[in-house]
Amino acid sequence: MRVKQIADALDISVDTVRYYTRIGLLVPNKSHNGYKYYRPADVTRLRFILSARSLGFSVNDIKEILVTSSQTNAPCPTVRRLIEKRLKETEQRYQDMHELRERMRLATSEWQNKPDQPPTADTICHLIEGFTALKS
Amino acid sequence: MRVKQIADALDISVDTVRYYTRIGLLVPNKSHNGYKYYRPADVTRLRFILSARSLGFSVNDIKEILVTSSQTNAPCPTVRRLIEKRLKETEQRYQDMHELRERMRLATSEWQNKPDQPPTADTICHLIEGFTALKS
DNA sequence: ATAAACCTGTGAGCAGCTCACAGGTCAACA
DNA sequence: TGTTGACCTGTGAGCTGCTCACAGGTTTAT
Repeated sequence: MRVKQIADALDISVDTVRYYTRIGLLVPNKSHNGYKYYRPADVTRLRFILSARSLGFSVNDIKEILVTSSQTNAPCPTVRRLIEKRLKETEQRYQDMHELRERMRLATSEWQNKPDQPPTADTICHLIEGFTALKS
Repeated sequence: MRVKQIADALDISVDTVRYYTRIGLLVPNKSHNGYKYYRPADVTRLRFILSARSLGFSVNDIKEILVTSSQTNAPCPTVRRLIEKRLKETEQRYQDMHELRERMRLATSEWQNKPDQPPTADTICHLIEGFTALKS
């Protein structure tokens, strides 16, 4: 299969396939004309990559898992260790996003009662600076 | 003030100040030796930038707000328009993060009862592939 | 033969910083 | 005056995970 075929088969863009290939997650054959040819094993591998991505693993995690899996026997300990780490990060970012969302909501709600004002010598936008001053 | 002084004053890294300077959000004076010197107005400006960042504005948004503020009178309409857009994006990302977190939690919980297994011909990690197969 | 449609790989670009690095500045001391 | 050393500087590159632009190759229809 050439890049477009494998991309269509798994419903992703050719650029994504090329990216994974470029960083070494996929290793297709090269033909005489320079085109890259993907075999069934590469489809399995790509499917695995997509599954792992959807579980929050980074491409470097995936690279590590693939290496482990090809060297030793079971990549599972690595997988368990990595997802624990990524889950913690995700919880943190989720929390951060929550706080950001609250701040943004509060700001827009407060700004509804405030008029537009031109900037002054020490204020660029009284909405933004006023809101921050209020909260800190 | 030189870069380290303004960075320390606002409790951010010199690299961040330099980054904002590089992209044109800050425009310090240049002295004979090539060093950049920041004036009080730059401190106001940087404080504004940090406030806006903490409300979810992108650096490009901020650039737009600063330009508007220096040309016309009130940047407020721009600010109101932009935060609405960013808030929508934030809600979406928050939602995505929520779903990712749920998936990750579910996976780790399910994996507790499953043993490690070596890879097979068409499976790289039965934990990951098994979980995805289950959910799709 | 040739024109158009489609496909290819490579290089660069995006956000928002962060890091590495070679060299400049300046106070303290010999 | 010289010099060591701490600290500071700007610039260029690197990070993640793609996405886009582009010049050129391939294939198909006429």
